[in-house]
Amino acid sequence: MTNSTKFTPKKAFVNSPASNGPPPASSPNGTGLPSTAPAGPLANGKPTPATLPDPDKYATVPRQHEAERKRLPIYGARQAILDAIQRNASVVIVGETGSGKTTQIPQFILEAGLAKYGGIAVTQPRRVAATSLARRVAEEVGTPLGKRVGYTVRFDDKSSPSTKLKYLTDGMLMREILSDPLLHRYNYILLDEAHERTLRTDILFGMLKEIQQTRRQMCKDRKAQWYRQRVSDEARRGSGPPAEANGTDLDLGEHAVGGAVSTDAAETISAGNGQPRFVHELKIIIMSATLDAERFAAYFDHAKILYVAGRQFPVRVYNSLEPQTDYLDAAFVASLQIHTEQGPGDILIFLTGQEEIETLEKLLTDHRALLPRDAADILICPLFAALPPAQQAKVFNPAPPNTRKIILATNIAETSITLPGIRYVLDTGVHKARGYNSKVGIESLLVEPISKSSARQRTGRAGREALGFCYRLYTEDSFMALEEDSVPEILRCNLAAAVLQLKAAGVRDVLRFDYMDRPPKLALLRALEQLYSLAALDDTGALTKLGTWMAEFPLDPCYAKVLYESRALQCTTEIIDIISLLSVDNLFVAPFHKREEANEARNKFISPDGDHLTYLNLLRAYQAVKGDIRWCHENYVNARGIQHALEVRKQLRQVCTRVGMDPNVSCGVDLDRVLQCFVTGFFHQTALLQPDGTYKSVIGSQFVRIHPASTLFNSRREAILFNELVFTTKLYVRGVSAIQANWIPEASPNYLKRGQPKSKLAPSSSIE
DNA sequence: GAGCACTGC
Repeated sequence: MTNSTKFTPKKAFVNSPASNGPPPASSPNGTGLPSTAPAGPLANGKPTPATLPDPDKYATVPRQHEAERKRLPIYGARQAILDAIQRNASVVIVGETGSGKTTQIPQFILEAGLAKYGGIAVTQPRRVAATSLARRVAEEVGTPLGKRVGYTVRFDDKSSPSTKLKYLTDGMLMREILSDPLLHRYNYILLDEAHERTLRTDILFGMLKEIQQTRRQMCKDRKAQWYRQRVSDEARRGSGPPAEANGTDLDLGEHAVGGAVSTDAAETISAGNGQPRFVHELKIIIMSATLDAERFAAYFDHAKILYVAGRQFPVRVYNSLEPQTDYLDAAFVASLQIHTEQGPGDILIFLTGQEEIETLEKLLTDHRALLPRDAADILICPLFAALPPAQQAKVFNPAPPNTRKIILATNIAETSITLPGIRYVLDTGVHKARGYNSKVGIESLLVEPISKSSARQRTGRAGREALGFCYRLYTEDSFMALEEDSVPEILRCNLAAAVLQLKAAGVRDVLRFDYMDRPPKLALLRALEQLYSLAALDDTGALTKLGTWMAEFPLDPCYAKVLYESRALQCTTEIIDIISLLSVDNLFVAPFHKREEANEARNKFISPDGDHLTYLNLLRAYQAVKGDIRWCHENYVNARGIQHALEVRKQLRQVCTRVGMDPNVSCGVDLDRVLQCFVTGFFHQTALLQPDGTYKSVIGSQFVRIHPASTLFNSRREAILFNELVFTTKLYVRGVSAIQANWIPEASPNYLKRGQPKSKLAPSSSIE
């Protein structure tokens, strides 16, 4: 791919024109973005000197970090933000990293006493963000974590009845909607990182918009009801209509009922239990890091938009002068050029995956010896999700003296992990992206160009601590040709799980649901069809009892169906164990230089019947040594992964017990039943061996290959089932087990005989 | 012969 002559650094870069060069002074983010954001910490509507209820009277110890808080760019905009929030049902706040919007805005609301009728929820796409933000804010507020400020993420709940401000994952808020459909416990919901457009934030957009409308209507109805009651009371007493609401005007405005009702809340006439209950409007605050706020604002009924300056240093952007035919080679040359010619500061290189990272790691390691004797040394740090945690942690260690760190990372460094000390970013302009073709039901994982907003996000990674430099390994024309934003996840994934969630939350017509970006009709129909074939929906499209049962579990519908059938097949213990392990991406670790040993270790657990029973063997072996970490190390088992699987297992067992299903029913050594059980959820993901030794999928008649990481790679069995069908370099099936061909029609007679589901599929056993 | 990143009562 390269040779040592290319070590001579070529001048690949030039300071590009103003649009990409050093940003104008008015650009608050330093990334050279168009300066649509007005100058100053915040500008949009002047601050109004409204009198506010007394500040945080609940603090139990003196507030911490007060001086720090006041230095945050957002602090000066406090009053204007509060003003906008009070006057608008929905507000969009655009603020770059470092503006403090996520930690401060909820505190402003708390301190101002605005969350009168319920709590404040702040959603995050990632667990670590939710927990660390809550920890930080609890410290600033000066109360123990889990009291006034807390968090809720899967497996970990640090909240209590006294929690007023709660950070939670977006998935967790979705689950809360299932038990509290109008989210009455919240007065304010802040959706953070909205620009990431994860599947869950997008679904939440629609759900929250509906909840907001419903609550607003309820509020109006309650007020009207209250007024009518007053009128009839007064009439009975023989006096005129209530003085504060003469004529037909039913809007009670600021007139309080018992001193507690304002424009955005109304007391219920009767709350059944005699306790006064308040219906209050839901305030929605969308927080985004990109300047594309108009779309969010338009979606949320012309929400007010506020811009907040970030605390980001300027970053000089350089584009490649000519297109690079080999971005990996270009990254190699450019990184050495920076190392030999530029001042101190670590280099972050964005690549697409493990293989590229390991290739470049080897190239750089080989050339390290050729560095001039007087030059600084380099330390190469790979960073990707599948990397064992101990090695991942190395990127946070400061480099030894006179050494420059070169971090080779995937997308993980774009949003999930923030690295200190980066002054130089090398952007290849590509990433690996998941896709889904709903026509043929095939997932894909392919290298694609990134979007402009992604490129800006990568650029920003160079300016967190000082003036930075970003080298884009593509021309300025190529940059201009990139899509403005990445395709939202909802447009490129299987929607079965999301549709099941929507149905469970009471959305009857998922085709007409108010999506910010509406998925193609075909994708929604395919999801409905899949749920119907699993008997989660009846032939009117309504949720069946089984469907309701399935939605209780934090599982994809196929797995929930398998779990359900395990009762009839008496193998619930085994199914829970296997499903838990399947939720771990990299159960076996394979360090770069120890592939052979790792494979050998895995062979100890292999079941001839495939991956599912191999996983079961692994768990049994792990339990036999009582979860010894050393054992994990010796056997190349991802200890953290298996720990996670055990938490999933515990949770699944709890939910099972809650819904009246015994998790301890085991099939003993009759493991055929386990695989039969899997077929009940995966009959549409099966393939039959062909005379020429290839496999052809039962649905769609696609030629598929068994993935090399599967234990059944290179083996020939009559029929197989698979959990995933992914196109990468070839069309691969992953998570594969051998089955008997006659199990397939048995598992779903109606579906497969007719090719398309036409009649209602009854669950194979009943639910009480 | 190969694995972007997240998440869930």
